[in-house]
Amino acid sequence: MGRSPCCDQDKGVKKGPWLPEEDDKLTAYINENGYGNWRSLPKLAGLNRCGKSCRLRWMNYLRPDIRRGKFSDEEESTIVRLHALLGNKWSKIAGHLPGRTDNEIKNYWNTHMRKKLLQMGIDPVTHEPRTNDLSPILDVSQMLAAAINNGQFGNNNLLNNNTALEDILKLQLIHKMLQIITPKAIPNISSFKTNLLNPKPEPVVNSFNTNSVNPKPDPPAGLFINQSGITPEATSDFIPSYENVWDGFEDNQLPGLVTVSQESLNTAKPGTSTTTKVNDHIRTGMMPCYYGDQLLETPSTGSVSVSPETTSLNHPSTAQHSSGSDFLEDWEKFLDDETSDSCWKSFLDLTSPTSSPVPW
DNA sequence: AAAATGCGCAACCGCAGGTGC
DNA sequence: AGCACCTGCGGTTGCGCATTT
Repeated sequence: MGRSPCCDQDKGVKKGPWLPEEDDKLTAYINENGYGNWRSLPKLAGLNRCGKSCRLRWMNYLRPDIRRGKFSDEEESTIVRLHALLGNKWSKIAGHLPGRTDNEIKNYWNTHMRKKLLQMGIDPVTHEPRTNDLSPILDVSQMLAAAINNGQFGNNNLLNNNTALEDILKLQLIHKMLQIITPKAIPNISSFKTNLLNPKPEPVVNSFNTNSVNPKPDPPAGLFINQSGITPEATSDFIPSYENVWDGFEDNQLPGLVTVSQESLNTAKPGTSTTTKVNDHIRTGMMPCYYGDQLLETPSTGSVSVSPETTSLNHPSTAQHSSGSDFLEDWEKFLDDETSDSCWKSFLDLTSPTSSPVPW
């Protein structure tokens, strides 16, 4: 049954990389006679190769209309679009890219574009945001978002409420951790309400333009500040644009967390958090604070240090960490911290189904 | 400087669909 | 209808080079 592989009967045929002389022979033969019967071609061309190998060499390398070199942004976006549409139909995709071979596109996909998509948090197979089946984590994140959007964090006078702010900071830390694990699966706190009013296109297939091979990820979460205090939600008056939110951040840079001095927390008074005041009280690390659509701090200073028991939130003057990579060190310290157990316990208590749905 | 590791790419392999006898 | 053959496709492998340890 079936047929034997074409090369089985061609005993002793050469395999492996082609020599320049072989290329010359094949090219000369095809230029003169064209190609048609690949099986008989090697003998006629004087090559000790199987027909399949000759075809492959011609189609993928020797053809005069082959276009070599780096893929352009336009080609990349075409590939992604077509891949989302057609899947691994490399020859069909190649049909839309003159001069590119299916093999070249396949290789390029597997070595470059897959990685890019993964880094962007997009599943290269489904072209959907990756979830890694972390629905429980998503649930936690969405609970947080829901609580924030429902105004459960207080009525715009959080500076007066150390516990609530502490909770926010803890949860933002956790939120950031989750975002690092699954950057696309975990939505940003600041985007929940703004998305409804100012929808942002998904950075997937359809919006994959020449710049979107490495599009800016969702803007980092932040605290929104208005005249009456800090609010974790952006009201219609204070909707930062997507671009504005992102400005000042390097690609792939991890957003940091708010750093607040204990003194600031103690001295803050309701209704006094003007821009200047806020700057005194809240220093942002890489996490932006907004006054309206204005970014109050550039993401260049600050640290991640949320000690759950002491609430000793570092002042920027003593901050030691500022980069995204340091975040992991801080995370590690946080996890090592002997007080962490109680923090996690309280966090789990907060999020367990049996606990009060809105504990803060 | 040498070994280990990672990466990119050309080439190979097996299978499936199409076609002709 | 069944078989053999050819071609094309997609997955995988292996080599050579570059980078890291």
